[in-house]
Amino acid sequence: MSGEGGLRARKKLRTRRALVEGALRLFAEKGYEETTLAEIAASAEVSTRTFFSYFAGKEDVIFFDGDTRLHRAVELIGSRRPGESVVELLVRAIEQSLSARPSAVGLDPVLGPVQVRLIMTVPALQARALLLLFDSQQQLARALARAFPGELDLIEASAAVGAIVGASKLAAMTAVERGDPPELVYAAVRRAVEVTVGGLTTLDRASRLTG
Amino acid sequence: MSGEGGLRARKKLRTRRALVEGALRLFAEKGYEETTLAEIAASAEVSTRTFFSYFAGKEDVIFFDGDTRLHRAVELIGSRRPGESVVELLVRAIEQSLSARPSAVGLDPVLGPVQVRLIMTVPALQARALLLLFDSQQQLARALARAFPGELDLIEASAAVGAIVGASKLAAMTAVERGDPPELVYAAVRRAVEVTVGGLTTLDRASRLTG
DNA sequence: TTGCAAAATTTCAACGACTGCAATCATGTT
DNA sequence: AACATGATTGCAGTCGTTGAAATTTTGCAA
Repeated sequence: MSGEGGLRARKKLRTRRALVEGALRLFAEKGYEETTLAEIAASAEVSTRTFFSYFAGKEDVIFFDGDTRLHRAVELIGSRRPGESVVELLVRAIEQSLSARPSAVGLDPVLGPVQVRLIMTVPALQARALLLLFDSQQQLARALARAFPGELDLIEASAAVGAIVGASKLAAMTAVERGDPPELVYAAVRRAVEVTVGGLTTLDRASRLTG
Repeated sequence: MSGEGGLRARKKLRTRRALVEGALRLFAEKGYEETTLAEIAASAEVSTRTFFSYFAGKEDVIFFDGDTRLHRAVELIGSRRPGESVVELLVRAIEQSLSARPSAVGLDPVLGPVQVRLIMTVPALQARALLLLFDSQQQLARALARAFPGELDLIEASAAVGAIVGASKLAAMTAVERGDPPELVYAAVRRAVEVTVGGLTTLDRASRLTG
């Protein structure tokens, strides 16, 4: 057992990274559907069969860093500060998720945007991402209810998490699809959080003042 | 040209229904993954190849009644009543969606619950459903922004739709997974709408009054 | 009624994702 | 140096999906 985990483990890690990087590169070059599993395996110099001992399927290569963000968010919710309110805690969680930039350690930084573009572009990946996000929300709701025992039931916690995440998600996607630069995307999320925290009625008041 | 649309069209409709019903029955009996496309096609007495001239893929049979609900919701948003507020309009849309029971005309009523159970159970179908819902939300947000020209920008409309749908979705799923009967599921959605409309701060106030 | 053009169905071949299994190879240990 | 264990591989096979060509069915007109 030398280094961290022995030669065996280190080799596995290297192969794994090679698979991810090779896949991302190929996807960027030729497109997701057009890239074959055999090509990905070849790019990492393993057999097609071996690919499946690293990932459950083609889609999974993209989500190699899947639950990193989630775990931190759940932990944050779990470590509620004394006297902290539901809103304060949720807002803190959202802010943390937004500021978490580095997706994976030791991965070519050029490949980060590729991953994002693929997830937003390829329907199969989009669907998978939404599923992962949904499961995350369920865990967050449970964590939130646990953080406010006797004050917040599971339904209310679900409503709170679903509202703030749902609003952020749709607002962000709208901004992105519109071609907004990153700053405006963040601004959109902040506005979404504002609306969710203050309630949809604030939109009505705004329209009355304007009209 | 007898009946509605001629013999040709009527036959196509019958085959389509046969495919949907046969598929749902088989899925209920043997499970989704375990059911083969060949079996589905055979149950409707067509060749496997022909299946694909009715549906784009195996998943699509389940979502045969896909955009019915959506279209009505978009129309409802589009026909804003004079003086109606954002909240009133959105709440009306949610209520309409909840009360829309009959999923498909002329389909064996036993198969409705089967469809729901499959969508909630099979990951691939769950993911697909979330994708469809996401696209729906984008359309709803556009419709909402259009209904309040000059008062509501696209980002705010997205935030509003995302919040109310996201809260309803997660609250409903939480209730369902907990085993709540339909009435309690509706109650959960109503509570979610309430929280979203009033704002998440109402949860803080509640906790302060209680604690 | 017959005949023809368009539309629908079928057959066939092929590709890619994925899985089980048995054989082989590498690694870490005694 | 030999062994046990785990990783990798090749192979055969299933299933979803697609393209193309051949065949059948239907709608319509003469």
